[in-house]
Amino acid sequence: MMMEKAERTEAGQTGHVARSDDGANPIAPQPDIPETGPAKRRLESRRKLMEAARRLFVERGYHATRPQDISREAGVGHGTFYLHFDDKLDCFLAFGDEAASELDVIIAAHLVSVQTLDDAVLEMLRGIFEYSRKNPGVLAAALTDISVLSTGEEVDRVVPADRWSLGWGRFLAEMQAKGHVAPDVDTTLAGYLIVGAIRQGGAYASLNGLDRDSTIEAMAKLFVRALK
Amino acid sequence: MMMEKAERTEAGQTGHVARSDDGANPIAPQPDIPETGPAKRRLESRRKLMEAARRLFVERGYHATRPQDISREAGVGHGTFYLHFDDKLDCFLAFGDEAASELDVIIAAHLVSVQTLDDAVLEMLRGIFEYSRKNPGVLAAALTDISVLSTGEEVDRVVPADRWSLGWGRFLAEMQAKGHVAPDVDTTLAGYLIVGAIRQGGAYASLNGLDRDSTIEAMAKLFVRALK
DNA sequence: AATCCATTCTGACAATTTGTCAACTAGGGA
DNA sequence: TCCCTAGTTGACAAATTGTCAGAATGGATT
Repeated sequence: MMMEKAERTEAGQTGHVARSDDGANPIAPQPDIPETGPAKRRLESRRKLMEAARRLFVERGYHATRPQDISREAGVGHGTFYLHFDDKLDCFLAFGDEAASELDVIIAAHLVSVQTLDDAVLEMLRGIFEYSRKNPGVLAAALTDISVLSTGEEVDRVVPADRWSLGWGRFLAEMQAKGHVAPDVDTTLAGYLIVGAIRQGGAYASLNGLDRDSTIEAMAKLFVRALK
Repeated sequence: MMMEKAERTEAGQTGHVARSDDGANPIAPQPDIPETGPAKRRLESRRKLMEAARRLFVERGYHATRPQDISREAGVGHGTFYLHFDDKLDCFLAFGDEAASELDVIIAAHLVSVQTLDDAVLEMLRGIFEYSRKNPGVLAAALTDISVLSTGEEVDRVVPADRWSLGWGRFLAEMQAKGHVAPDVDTTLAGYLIVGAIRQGGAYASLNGLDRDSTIEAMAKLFVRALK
């Protein structure tokens, strides 16, 4: 058992949020996006699978989506699915990684030129809700707790929820260093708490049709108070 | 489709936390715990299944546990499982309900004669962590997000996470009425945020072997600050 | 105590889903 | 043109799920 899990394959290639060629680094020769040869075919199959998987996971949920459905929706053979993913869980995690990367971009954009803790928290929440509006269901799906899906072993794998939690933790630590967060706050723990709160609160808000802006404000107020 | 879902069967009968005959109501003739007849057999099968399911869900997780495993572990026929539960999800939810009831009892005990918000939050967290220590893995499993497990339809069913969130919300509303919680706090939303935070934070704490007491204190401090 | 009968249990079975693999295809390079 | 490697394919074996006709249990009736 515990059979190595092989290569977690060539880092994402998100497609959607692709670096928009902002001229910053004119040297880099598109590191690993082959435009030709068999590798190109492979990448195209993967992209088709990822898009189909995303559509189905969001639309039907993890369980009601079968690998064969994904293959059919992607227009590739059933066996191809297993050439790109170990199994359904691996595919789901890849989907989560993709969403995480997309959200990271949105949030980074929101954080540009923000100074106070109040603004920062507000902007991060706005970023999250904005992404959620543009990509209904994606965040909820991506934040799925891996332990539920796991077929036993593989305790490893950093899931989006952890990634985001640690991100919030680092951010709070910075804010703490600048004196914007009370010194007695355990910033790492707080990062986890906040992500948990956002997940649960976001689900509640969207299920009950709460007003987006007032929810954001209410959440921000609570977070900021807790941290100051 | 949407086939009625039949009777959500005879309310739990938790076994573990059974009402301890506190003499309060000497009349009630043990409402529905038949000590004889075929109904008794049925109840015993159900109890065996519930215990086996709990053991396996906690030990192996939802996915690695198959209905046939539960039946075997319970020592009943494979078909019996389907006489007591619609399917695996239904069984899992019954397990969650059971855990929820047990935790409710523990928390109620912790809240006896508590007056201030600080103490109340602290005691609730202590209750949760105490239960978690006595029943490793049960809470994490019970708090599992249903949307992941769902096979499509059935949006309804109140899951433990919602139940607890609403409970916290009611509790906070009471505290707010007494002036212990700031009047501008949306207590319902706060209830959800807190449960989400506890879930994520608890998982983080147990995974990283954080000290129980200091985690409780750190969490309580953040919650109280947010609410006041 | 023999019989009846409603309730519950059982496990073989059909239907569905998952993951594998030998054969096949595409297309760059000699 | 032919070769050769990387990639694809779908039929197939294995595993799992949910059903149902028949069997068993035990209290009630005669």
